[in-house]
Amino acid sequence: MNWGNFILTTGIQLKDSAATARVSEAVIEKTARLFEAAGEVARLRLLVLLSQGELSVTQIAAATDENLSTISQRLRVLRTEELITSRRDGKHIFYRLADNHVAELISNALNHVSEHLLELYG
Amino acid sequence: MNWGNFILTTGIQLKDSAATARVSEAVIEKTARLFEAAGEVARLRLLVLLSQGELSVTQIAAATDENLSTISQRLRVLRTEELITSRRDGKHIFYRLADNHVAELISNALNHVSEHLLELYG
DNA sequence: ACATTACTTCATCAAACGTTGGAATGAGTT
DNA sequence: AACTCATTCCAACGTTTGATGAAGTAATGT
Repeated sequence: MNWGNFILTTGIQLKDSAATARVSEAVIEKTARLFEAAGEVARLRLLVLLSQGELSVTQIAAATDENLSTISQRLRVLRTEELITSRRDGKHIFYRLADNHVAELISNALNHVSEHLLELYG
Repeated sequence: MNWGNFILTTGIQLKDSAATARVSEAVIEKTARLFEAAGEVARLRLLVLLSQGELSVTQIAAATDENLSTISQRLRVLRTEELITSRRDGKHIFYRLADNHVAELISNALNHVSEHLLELYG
């Protein structure tokens, strides 16, 4: 695999299923921002909500009983990190998860935590 | 909306092969804290470093050229969210990723971002 | 027992973050 | 064009977070 401009200076390596690949600083930084964006209860709740299907800001506001402005700000953070995308349909802008990778990532994390909690309180 | 009994219907299969699973508020909160803990460059770098194998605090300090106290604080955050575990061996305390789930979660996220960056610049 | 190594915790402070209301913008409708 | 309705931007505020050095703890060495 050609890592182009993203060759690490730190020598940190990641176990890949087949080969061992280098993890570039750029990848780490972007991944950290992705985690950070998903790392707030309100935003993660939003992601979980959107994992069901697309919704407009108004619908989200109705569903969550929160300030429209607040929701918009959260959506902006998630959109900036490319966790969600939007499309306009008439007056409304509909948001949804960016792709299946994102959906799986969230699903995996939730499952991991669920299992962990079940072990403790099951 | 009743978040406590929120039903996730993503079409993504959650662990027990059911197409629909409940995502409790507790799970979302813990998952958010997990993401948050991993959502800082320095801490994620630490996780990536530890994905290679266990290291003592001194070894980490040597590898990263950072304040011992700073590293200890970062490790505490990661330990609190159960992303890493530690064991003492004589004078040294060795840290490593908590389990394979954690390793996979990080690996998946890094791979996802890598692919995304390659699409843009590769 | 005392010193030393290897960490961890504490206290402080600046920087970053999330929420909020109101103003501003954008997109469709009449 | 004027008028909505939907959404985003802005500025202010309070809260949280991370880095730092100093003090504290635990295990080993002399």
